[in-house]
Amino acid sequence: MYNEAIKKEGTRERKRRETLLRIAETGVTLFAEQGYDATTLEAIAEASGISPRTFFYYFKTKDEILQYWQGTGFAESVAPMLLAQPANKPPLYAVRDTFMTLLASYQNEKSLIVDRIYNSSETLRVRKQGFYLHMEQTVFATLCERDPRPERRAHLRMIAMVALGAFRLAMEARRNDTQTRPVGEYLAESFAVLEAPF
Amino acid sequence: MYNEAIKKEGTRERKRRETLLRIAETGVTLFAEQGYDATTLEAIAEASGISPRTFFYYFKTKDEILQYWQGTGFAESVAPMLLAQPANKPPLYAVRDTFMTLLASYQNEKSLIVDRIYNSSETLRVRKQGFYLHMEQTVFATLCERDPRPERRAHLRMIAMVALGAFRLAMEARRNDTQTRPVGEYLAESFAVLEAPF
DNA sequence: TATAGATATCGCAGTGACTGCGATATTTCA
DNA sequence: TGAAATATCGCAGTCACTGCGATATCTATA
Repeated sequence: MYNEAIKKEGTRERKRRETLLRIAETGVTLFAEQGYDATTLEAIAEASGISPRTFFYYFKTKDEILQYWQGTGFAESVAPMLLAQPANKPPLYAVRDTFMTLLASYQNEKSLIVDRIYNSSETLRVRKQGFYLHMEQTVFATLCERDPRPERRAHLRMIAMVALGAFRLAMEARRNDTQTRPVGEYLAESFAVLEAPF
Repeated sequence: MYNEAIKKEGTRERKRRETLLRIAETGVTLFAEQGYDATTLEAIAEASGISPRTFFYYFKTKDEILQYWQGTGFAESVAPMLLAQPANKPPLYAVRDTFMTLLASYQNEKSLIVDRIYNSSETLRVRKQGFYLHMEQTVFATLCERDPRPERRAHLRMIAMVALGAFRLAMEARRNDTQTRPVGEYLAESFAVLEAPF
C-alpha cells in the first residue's frame, strides 16, 4: 500500500512541492515583517520568483498561506490517530491524548509566528475559527465511527465541541502567558479544568 | 437617566435609522433571492435608493448586513441580563437562563432566513463565528464581574466557552431538524447534554 | 429667521484580491 | 520523438472597499 504516495517523484512533483513551500515561507515571512494587509500578493509573488497569476495556481486565497502552516498534516492525522486509541478509553480522553501526541510532532518554529499573525487583526482571528470548525467536524465524525450508537450522537457532538474548545483555550493561554512552556502543558491544564463540575 | 437616549429624535436621526433598516432589509432579501456572492453592492445600493458610495457610510462591509440581523440588540443585552441573575445561581445556569430569555425576545422572522444565508457558503459559515467569539468574550468578562475571585478565572473562561458552544449546537440542531420547534427547546436540550459526565 | 457649522450624500479615481482566457513553455509517457 | 498533460504567464475584467473633494441638507444659535 501507499504505492501512489511513494512512487518515484518526477521533476514536476518536486518542483511543485518546492515552489509551494517557497511561497508559503516567503508569505509568512513578509506577513510577519510588514503585516498581513500591507503585504500584497504581488509582493509575495515577486519575492517567491513567480508571477502573481501563478500564485493562485498554488493557493486559492492569500490567507490559505496561513492555513497551510496551521493545518497541514494536523487535520488529516486526527482521524486515524483517534481511531487508533483504545476503544474503551472515554471519548474526551481519547481526543485529548490524540491532541497531545499530535501537538508534540506538529510544533514547529513557524507555529508561534503564524499564531501572532492570526491574532494581529479581528478578521484573521475570525478566519482562524475555520480551522477549529473543521477539526470539530472531523473529531465528531471520527467519534461517531468509534461508537456508532445513535443514542450517543448528541453526547459525542458535545464532546467534539468541548474538546476543540479546550484546544482553543490552551492556545489562548499559551499566547497570553509571559513565559514559554511546552504546548502540552497548556493543553493538559485546559482539559483538566473540565474535570471540575460546571 | 437615559436622557440622551430618549431626547427628541430629529429629522436627521430618523432618516438615518430608516435608511439603515431599508438597506438591511433590502440586502437580506436580495441575498435570499439570488445568493450572497451573486448580490453586488451596487444592486443593494440601487434597490435601497442610495449610491454605492453611501452604502459604506452605513455598513463597513457587505457582510455587516448579516451581522446586523444576527447580533443587533442581542450582544448588548447579554451583559446586563447576566448580571441581573441571582448571584448564587451557578454561572453556567445563569448564562443558560440569560440566553433563554434573550432568544425568546430576539427571535424574528428574519432569523431563519439569515441563518440559511450564513450557511450557504463555507466563508460565511466561518464569518458567523465572529459573533460567537464576541459573545464568548462578553460572557466571560461578565462572569468575571459576577465573581471576581482570581482562582475562578480559568473555570469561568471554560464555562463561557462551553455555554457559547451549547448555544451554537442548539442553533445547529434547529437547522438540521425537519420539524420546527421553539428555539428554547433546542437550547434546553443542548445544555441538558452537559449534565451527563464526560 | 438668517446663517454658520455639522452631517449626509455623491461621483470619481484608485487599490488589491481574485477569475477567465488564450498563448507559450515544460514535463511526461507511449 | 512526438502527442498529451501540466505549468506558467500576461491581460483584461469584476468586485469590495477607500480617500478625496464637491454639494446638499439639517441643526443650533444669534
